Amino acid sequence: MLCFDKVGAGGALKVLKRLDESLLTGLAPFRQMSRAEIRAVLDLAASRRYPEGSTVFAAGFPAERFYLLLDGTIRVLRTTPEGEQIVVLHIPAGQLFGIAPAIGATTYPGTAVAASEVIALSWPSRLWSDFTARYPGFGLQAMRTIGQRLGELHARIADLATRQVEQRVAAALMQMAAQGGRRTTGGGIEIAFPVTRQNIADMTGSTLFTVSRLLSAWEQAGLVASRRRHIAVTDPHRLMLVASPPPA
Amino acid sequence: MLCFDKVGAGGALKVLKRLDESLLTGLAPFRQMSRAEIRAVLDLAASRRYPEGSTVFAAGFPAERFYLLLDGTIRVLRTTPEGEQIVVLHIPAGQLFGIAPAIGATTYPGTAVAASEVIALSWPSRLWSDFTARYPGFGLQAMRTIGQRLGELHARIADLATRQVEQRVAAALMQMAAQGGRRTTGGGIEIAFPVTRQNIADMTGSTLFTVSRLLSAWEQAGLVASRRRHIAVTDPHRLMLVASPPPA
DNA sequence: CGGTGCCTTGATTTTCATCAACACCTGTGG
DNA sequence: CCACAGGTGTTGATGAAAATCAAGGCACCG
Repeated sequence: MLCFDKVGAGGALKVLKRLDESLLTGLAPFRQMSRAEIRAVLDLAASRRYPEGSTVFAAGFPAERFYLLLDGTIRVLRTTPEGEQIVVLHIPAGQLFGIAPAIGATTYPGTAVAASEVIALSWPSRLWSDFTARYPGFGLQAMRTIGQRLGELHARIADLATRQVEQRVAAALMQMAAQGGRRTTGGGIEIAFPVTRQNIADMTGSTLFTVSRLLSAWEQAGLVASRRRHIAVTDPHRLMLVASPPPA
Repeated sequence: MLCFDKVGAGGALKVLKRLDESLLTGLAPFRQMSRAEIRAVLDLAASRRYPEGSTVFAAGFPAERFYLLLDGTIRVLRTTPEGEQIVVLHIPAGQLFGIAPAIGATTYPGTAVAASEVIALSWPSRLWSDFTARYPGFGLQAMRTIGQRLGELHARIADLATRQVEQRVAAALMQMAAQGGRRTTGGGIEIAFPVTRQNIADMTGSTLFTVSRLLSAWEQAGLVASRRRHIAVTDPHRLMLVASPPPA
């Protein structure tokens, strides 16, 4: 947990106290900035808390702001014309998101919801060009982030197209564990945000039922442990073998 | 077909004659450039012909050049660790591709092969930063292209995750027809580059056999017509209904 | 303590991959 | 000119994977 002054629940309030520069110093997009520059950037930022399950921005709406995730996890959704929703990706703390302005878009291409309680900074989109012009490292890192997400999407497509459900679910668990995971006693990794079977189904293009069966089987076999809405990978090595079986 | 001097088959030769400025004037990334600027850019470009099926660049290799597709269609592939290959997307004439430098990557994330005979310009990657710095419209359009591809990838993922094979194949045909299609007599659209059933299977995460069955059925029903390696959509409207059935 | 959201398990059905066998087109080299 | 080989496309039979349907249990919250 970051040290942070919580603001009143649900309000779109800026924090009253000045944000501390140390919040940003370690983060990739700001690594090349001086303390004074970070101060300037912070003074332009709005800070806000989003309760679990709330929507930060919705697909198709004007991209008025771009965001930096300080704490928590963001789930990016996309809704098909038929109304089914699928989870496109998860964003871990420290990354920029909602960066439509970077790709010349004026509306958000996806919906961002808080997978856990979330704290995020945001800036008006018109500042994007200022930021990239003034701080070269910022634009570069933003591009890197986009490149990385492109790579993830390619990998997801390859997964969906070639692997079976069992492998996809295992891979999804491993990815969540790797991204937002806490070590537990005994070499296991606990996923840091709440996940339901339905969520996993939405990630893997599967169903609630199938995911439930797989998790039950894996729990029997000692690969995972799950409580209501929480999953821990107790044997990452063996689960990895399920996700991508050795070619032999 | 563009008016163009063909170079000797298979050689990595630059064309001897100067390239004409009109080649680029209509294309999005160059639209804001003056004739003199386009001249300067062209003089730095290498032009080359790639025979059908040849590889322009391969995934994982150093991204030494970036490309502009003048004529033909590029198929972007990705190979899974298990060795299966899937078609990630198609790129139509007029677009930039291999733009790893734009996202701060030093190796190509995917493999580009010529789906039909292809003519492309290319520049060394180190010129990327020059181009974007000197010609603001160029960088912006490149970002737009990336944004658009992100959108396509999202859509592909949603498709793979929620639709059945029949709908995916229909959607793939529609997309190819829309992107690189020639009107035929009678309201039909012919896909402009050679496609095999296996190609379509690789796009949709399906199999040769299933695709063959679907195409046979659609041909019976008068939705498509196919010769060896060539497919025409004869009834786009009805095929669209197969791709995304009305919610009712 | 009742209700809602989350999870489980079994039975049944659908979809689609897999396997097998063959027909066809196209270019090549005798 | 013909034979043939390799890439391409078809079709049927079979089986496995996973969705769907049905019914109920369990945790958490007011």
